[in-house]
Parts: sequence; C-alpha cells; structure tokens
Amino acid sequence: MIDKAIQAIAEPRRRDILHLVRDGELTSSAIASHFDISAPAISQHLKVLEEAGLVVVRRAGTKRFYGIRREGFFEIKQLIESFWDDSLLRLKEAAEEEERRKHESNQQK
Amino acid sequence: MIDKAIQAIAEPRRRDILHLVRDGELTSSAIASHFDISAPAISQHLKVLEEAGLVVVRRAGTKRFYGIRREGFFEIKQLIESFWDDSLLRLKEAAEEEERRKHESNQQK
DNA sequence: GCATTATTTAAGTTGACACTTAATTAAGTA
DNA sequence: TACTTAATTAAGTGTCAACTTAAATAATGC
Repeated sequence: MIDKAIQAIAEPRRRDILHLVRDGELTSSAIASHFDISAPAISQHLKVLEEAGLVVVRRAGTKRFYGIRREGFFEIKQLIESFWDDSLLRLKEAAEEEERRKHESNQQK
Repeated sequence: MIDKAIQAIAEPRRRDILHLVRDGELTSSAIASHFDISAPAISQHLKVLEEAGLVVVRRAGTKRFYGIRREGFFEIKQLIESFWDDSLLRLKEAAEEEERRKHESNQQK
C-alpha cells in the first residue's frame, strides 16, 4: 500500500488535488475546473488517489464527492520519519557525542 | 526541490538504497551487491538521490562513500504532515466542534 | 607508462503512465 | 421514454524513466 501511496503523491497534479480536497469535499468537476487538463484525466488521477487510500468518495446522485483520507498518509509519514526524526536524530547525536568523549579520555592516557 | 525528493523516493529500489545507507556510509559497489541490477543502474539511482538532496557523497581514492542527508527529508515530512498531523487535526476538529455548537444554539432561537 | 579497481557516462531499448477524444454508465427529471 | 448532467471507462499516442551493454573517467600501485 505504501508503494501505491508514494507513487500517487509523486505526481504534482495529484498533490494539487490533495491540497484542494484537504479542507473539504469536492466533486470531480469542481476539482477539474482548477486544472487545464481534461475531466477524464482528473478522473484517472482520482482513481489512483483512491486506490492508494489517500482519498475517499461519497456518492450523492450523479455527483461524487472526493475528500481526503488522513490515515492514508500514516505509512508515508512513518517512512519519512525513519529517515528524518527529531528524537531519533538527537539520540544518535547524543550517542556520537558520548563516543567522542570516550575517545578523548582514552587519548589522554 | 521537493518535487525531486518525492520523485526520488517514489522508486522502490531507491528507497531500499536509502535504508541501506541510513545507518552508515556505503560505497556504490557495496550498495550494488545488494541488488540484482547492474552497477550503472545503481549509479544512476544514486545520482537521482544526490540531486534530490537525500544522500551525500564523500570521495576517498577510487571509492565514493554514500551517506544519508537527513535534512533532505524535511520538506517531504512537512508536506505529509500538512495532510496528516496530530496537532493540526485536533485543532481542526476542535474548530468544527465549536462551529457545531454555535449552529445548535442558533437553531434553538 | 601500464594495469587494476571503482565508478560513471553514453547510447539505445522497453514499459509504464499521463494525457487525449470518443463512447459508455449512472442518476435524476420533464 | 427521452434528455440532461456528472463522471467514468475505452482506446490510442507520446514522453519519460529505469534498465541494458559498452566505453570513458579517475585514483592508485607496480
């Protein structure tokens, strides 16, 4: 799933779509009106986002409202934090500092 | 830059490479030994990662040591958190709850 | 200088994917 | 039923990126 999610956000227009639906649901055509590509192209992007678990659809008559699915970002968030994490980084630096002090005191012998 | 960074981590082998160099530097060939693709292919992936600011190179003789560049993940981290952020989410929910209460008291008039 | 090792650059191939237009599905309404 | 609106699916095209092998660069040792 994380593969699909990362693939999905790798496309700039899909990130734009995510920003558009971040604070409220929008229909496919409302989303499409923000872009200069065709409605089918938007529909295809929405499908990718949905299959990646990053958006959800709510059907109402002939309209389909797309909204963000926050949990879908959890795995990516964890991945990124495994590389860039405040607490882990500080722990590592503290360990290195400790190591350095050890070596210094050894050299003084 | 964030475009390049996201593009870079979208490729599964590049994520594998990042995991490999996460806890210490490795040479191009040491990295390549973990994969069944050619050395040039790895070199090309490393170039993409470097241009995205996710790894750094240290040259030593004929060898080149690749290591992770943690700051490179900062922008992606921020992007993801703009969609999935504990504190922001709670703020938004609190605001919505507040809004709901307002409407209720209006309806009672 | 020549050989060796480590790695990259060059050039070409292939498959995926982001589009397009045309056709189709689906729901509501006169 | 036929019409309209909203959106998707189908089919085809062009571009790009992930690979390949072969050639080139770069540093080191004899």
